[in-house]
Amino acid sequence: MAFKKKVSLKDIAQAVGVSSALVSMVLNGKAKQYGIGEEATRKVLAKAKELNYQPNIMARGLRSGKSHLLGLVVADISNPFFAILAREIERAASEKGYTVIYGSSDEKPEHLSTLMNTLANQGVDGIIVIPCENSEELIADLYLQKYAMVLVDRYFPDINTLSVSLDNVKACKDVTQHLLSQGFRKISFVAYESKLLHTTERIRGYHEAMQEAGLENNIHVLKFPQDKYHEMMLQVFEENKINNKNIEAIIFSTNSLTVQGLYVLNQLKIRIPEDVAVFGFDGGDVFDLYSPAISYVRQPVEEMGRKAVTILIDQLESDEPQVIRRYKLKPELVIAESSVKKQ
Amino acid sequence: MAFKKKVSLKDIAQAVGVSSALVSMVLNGKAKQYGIGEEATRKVLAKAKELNYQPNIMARGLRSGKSHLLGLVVADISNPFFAILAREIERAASEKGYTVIYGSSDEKPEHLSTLMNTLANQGVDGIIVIPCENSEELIADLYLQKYAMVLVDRYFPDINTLSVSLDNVKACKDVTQHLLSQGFRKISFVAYESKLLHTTERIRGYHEAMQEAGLENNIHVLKFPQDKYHEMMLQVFEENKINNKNIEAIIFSTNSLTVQGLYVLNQLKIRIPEDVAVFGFDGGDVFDLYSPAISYVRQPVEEMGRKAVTILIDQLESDEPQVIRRYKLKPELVIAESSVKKQ
DNA sequence: ATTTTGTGTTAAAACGTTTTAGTGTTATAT
DNA sequence: ATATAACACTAAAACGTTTTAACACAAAAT
Repeated sequence: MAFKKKVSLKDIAQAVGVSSALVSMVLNGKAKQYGIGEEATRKVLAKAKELNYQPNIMARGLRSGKSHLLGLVVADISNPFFAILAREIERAASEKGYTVIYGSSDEKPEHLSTLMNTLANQGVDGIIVIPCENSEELIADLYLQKYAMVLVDRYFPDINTLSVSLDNVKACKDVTQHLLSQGFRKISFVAYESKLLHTTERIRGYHEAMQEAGLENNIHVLKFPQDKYHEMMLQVFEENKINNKNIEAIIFSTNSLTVQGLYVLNQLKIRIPEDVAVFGFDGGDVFDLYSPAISYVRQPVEEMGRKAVTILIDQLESDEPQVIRRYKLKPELVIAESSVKKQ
Repeated sequence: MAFKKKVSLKDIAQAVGVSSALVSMVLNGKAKQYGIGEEATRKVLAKAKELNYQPNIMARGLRSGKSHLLGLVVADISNPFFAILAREIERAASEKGYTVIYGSSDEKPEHLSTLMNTLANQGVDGIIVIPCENSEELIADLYLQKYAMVLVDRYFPDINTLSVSLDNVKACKDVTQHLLSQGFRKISFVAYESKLLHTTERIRGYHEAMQEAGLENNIHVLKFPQDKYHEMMLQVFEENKINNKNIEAIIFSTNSLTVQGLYVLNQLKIRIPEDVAVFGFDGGDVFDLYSPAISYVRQPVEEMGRKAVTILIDQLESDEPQVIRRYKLKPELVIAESSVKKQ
């Protein structure tokens, strides 16, 4: 419980009457490895506890070149998906003796870049990134410089990094098939206008399912820009005459799109699921409390966070060059009223 | 853009042909203060830029005893109020050259304690805490040890710390008066069973307004424990026969209580505002998207975060003992349909 | 001509840790 | 008796920074 560190190895050494080297060895659990006597070991341990010794992280870091700090760059912390992800990452790291420092990029590559710099300056040992659009070059740079890094939620196919993400193709294929099984045929897919792989994969899942059902003519993908998607969505949904059944069901491919979509449908007084069925992403209180409750794809956030931390630290602490792997986690569909056909 | 620091003062010194002391002085902008020649200054600056020098934070920290790290302990990062607060704090700190490391206490004092220890071990210069129930002793301890600290959202009246919080009395008084002005008389107040001052202050605001309106007999405060408030709320609301107008309006005094309250009212098929009017706290998408939209107290989150950082850093960097102040920020009522009487 | 003052620079120490190479002692093997 | 091994420990260096005291060397003052 101390911010100003007082007790040092030397203090203990003097109190016990040994060298600080010995104290260091004992306190690092290397007593037998270095063949330290039992007596000395006991005394040092006791004194350390008595004086409530806390190692000075700076000195240790300076000496070892390691900070035991992990950087985390999240896209948008006010999105519950990322908030929970951040919490899990913090927990998992803490269990392994690492501390997390983080920042929000707000999906802006310039912010991302600034943040990475800040984190680098703070001497983080490795970094967990939710990359944003147009950050491929930045990430590739770091990759070339061999920095320990793991991408979460999204990744770049051309950069050979560690990554953990959802099986996005399967997720959206499953969703589409669920809607098809409910009897919906005119299913629209709403995505961000983005080259990020997780977007294209999600679209692909939808495509595949539609094609397999022989409905390639019904494929209808709506792409909205990241900035002013609310207005555009409003306009598009109005034009599409949802009430005339030009669209029977909508899949929103991210959490924020779903929430905005609900705002818009609300505003246009379009009823769910009578006028249009809705399937969303990532859950949250809004989904459960909305009338009707909204179906959604649940990502294994906890697992995602823990996995990211584990493989990053493995890489940091193993000597052999790690095998680069892309982990794909399984989605789960939470079915509520919004996607079930009323007859 | 480097995690492994390579270029050191010595490298620059050698390249230019001066001592590393001189380089340090120049790079810290103390050239004239130490009377360094123009020529040398120019060359050093140029070389530093050329080699992309980044100071080693550990070495600097070891030498100075300062880390430029701020600790942040948030109650629950998945609550949007705290998520946004965390983001603002991170931003404000970063602008001032500080980095934030954080953790969630989940409202558990043991977690809080562990986290504080971790942060202390990381050598943070100061700490921003959203204290939780039963953490008074812990906080008092730190206060006695004169650690730089600021409490946010909540504070303890008996501990003389810096703090930033909402003017909770006014907030709830305003809410109550708004409901009274709508013609509601049987107004219930829902709070956590908590000794935390922000709870008692919120209750006090409600009390004052009711008393001033001559309705002390209608005062009805419901307190729920932090853990299983959902079930209890369900039970209580059922018993209170809301449909018989035993309760005309409900004030929920936190964000999580509001959200849970909506779940419960939903479950009991109680209509808002026909059966009962509702006023919530802190906002969020749920509030806007619920039918009807929920009125709520908006806290100036951004201001709260920035203020906390500012006064903490002021304290860290000023030599004179800081004047301890408790900052109280003004609430704002966002009125939607849920609290407006239908006639 | 010598002391003083000023200017520009550096050597050295310090922060607290970890590790390597080495020291002195005692026990065992030759 | 001497070389060798095993044991228990320490001295010292290194990590990169900042700051203090000191040092040359010139110019100005005596």
